[in-house]
Amino acid sequence: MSEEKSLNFLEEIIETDLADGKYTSIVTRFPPEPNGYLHMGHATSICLNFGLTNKYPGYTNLRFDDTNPVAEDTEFVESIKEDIKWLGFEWKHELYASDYFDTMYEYAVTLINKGLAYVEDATAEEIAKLKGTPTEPGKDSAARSRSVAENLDLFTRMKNGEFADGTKTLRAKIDMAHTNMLMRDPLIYRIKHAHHHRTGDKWCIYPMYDFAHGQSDSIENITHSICTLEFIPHRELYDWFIEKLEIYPSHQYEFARRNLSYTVMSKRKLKQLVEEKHVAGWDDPRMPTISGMRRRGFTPQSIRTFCDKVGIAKRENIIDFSLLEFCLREDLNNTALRTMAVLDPLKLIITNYEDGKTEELQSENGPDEAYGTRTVPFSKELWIEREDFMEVPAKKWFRFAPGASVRLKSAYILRCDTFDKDESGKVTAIHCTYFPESKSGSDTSGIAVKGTIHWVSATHAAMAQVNMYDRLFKVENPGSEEGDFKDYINPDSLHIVQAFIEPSLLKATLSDHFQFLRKGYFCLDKESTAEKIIFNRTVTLKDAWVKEVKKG
RNA sequence: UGGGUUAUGGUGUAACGGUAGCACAACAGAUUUUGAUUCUGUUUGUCUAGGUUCGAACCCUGGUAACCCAACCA
Repeated sequence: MSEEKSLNFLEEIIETDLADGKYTSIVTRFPPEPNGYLHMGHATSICLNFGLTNKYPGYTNLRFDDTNPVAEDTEFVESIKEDIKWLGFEWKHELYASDYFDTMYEYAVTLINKGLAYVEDATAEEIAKLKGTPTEPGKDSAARSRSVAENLDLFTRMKNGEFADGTKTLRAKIDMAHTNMLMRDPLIYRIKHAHHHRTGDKWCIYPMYDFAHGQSDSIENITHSICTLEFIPHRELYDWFIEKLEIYPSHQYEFARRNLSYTVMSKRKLKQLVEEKHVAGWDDPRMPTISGMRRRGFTPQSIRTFCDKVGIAKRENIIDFSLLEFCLREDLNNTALRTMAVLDPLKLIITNYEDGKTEELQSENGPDEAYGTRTVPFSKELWIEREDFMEVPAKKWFRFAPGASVRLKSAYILRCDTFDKDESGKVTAIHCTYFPESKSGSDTSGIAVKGTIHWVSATHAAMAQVNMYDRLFKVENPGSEEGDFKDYINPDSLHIVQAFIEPSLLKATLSDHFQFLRKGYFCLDKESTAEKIIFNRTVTLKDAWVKEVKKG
């Protein structure tokens, strides 16, 4: 435990700031726009911002960046808060950019008074035309030379609702020939006669991102405002406003967003998947949304561990989905309750077992003794997994085959004697002999077997629907492939089966995580009812036999 | 053809002028009443060409590649 984990570049900056006495504590913020559901990308940002203030003195605010009323809604505010709490983080203050609309308006007036902002009456197209291109400088607009008094009057009238949407804007007066396109007199206020989910109809002008985000940071005394790489060009503007307004100097730092293989992470693409019904909704268990992953059975701990292992840096990346799965299995292996369920049933009949007899066997609930045991009923007719029998055994096969002996987990060793087939050649049942003295826990039979398989008693089993989920896309990076990313959707991402489950699973609750022995980790779906039980497969177990088969 | 950012095994991330390390993945073996877990071992890397230096992934110069920037979105 003595080894020290090296710091990421943000931790280094913070440690330097703290050591230099620039700050005695830090303040970060997680600033979602309430216009959609949170996904794995947000989880990275959440773990980063909250993680930093868990590690160093200070706190993190939750701030909703609600400056565009037409996209935003209270529904999203609630789901975002739920997701953050589920991940296990606590914010210091719940804040909204819209709380600062009055202050931002005053800031705008200040800029006008300093001759650093003007009211524009050109249309969006005209503004774009004068803006130039990355290789050609822009040109000054006629409105640029308006007097302070005229700007003040027009801006007041904008606020008072005298103008229609799109007819006037407020722009910062910087430099139309600047190499940074964002510095070419950026728009800072626009007219939108729209209802805001918090301020209602009080305002008909709303600040743009660049005139809201940094200002909010400053008002909250955010010391380290962390965002993704695409905001690098905004930093110059961010600093310019703070300098001209002479307000608290928050600083912006950027890191590379985390991309996961075999999925998409942009809100736009996720929205398409939902709206075009490629998935059942935002919380479909195949979605990389926090709500989808929660429904799938991911644990908060597995996501936090993953974010921690991946680290933080400034270069483009696509992280192997298998790392996330590793973190998931690692957590679930330590916590999931062991149970048995047969997903693709084949009847097994014990020839020498008494008709109508039931034995109550004990089986371990968890990875160690602390979890205790539970009772599992055993009888003459059982269900086993169809794939655990081979008519003609393969090399290195150690499950059932004619003449082969196998242990049934927590029960007896059985020898397969014969099997039945229907006209189509499908095996319909296997007949076995059991060895009474091989009973689990008191085995005196002296028989050694290589294989142990799971099973459920046919007379005691319950039925359940099991949703077997697989990756949503067939390729590592659907976003960068030729053509539409939706062309690469995995057609087999959901496979629904009717399974036989052991009786104890009838008591499952939404917060439980189970390992179905040898089959994977599963959890109850939120739509499960007593009449119709539904489980979701969270992730499979690693399977060395599959590799063996692939080798031929 | 402007400006900005980034280049370390298959993937992600360390090494702060001094032994290229860690994790995932892959491969091989041991243990196993889950072909799981656990344990052991193996393979694979500094974008490129020069330069400075006793010594360069790191500093300098020139290339190359990828990503971002011309929304009244954030």
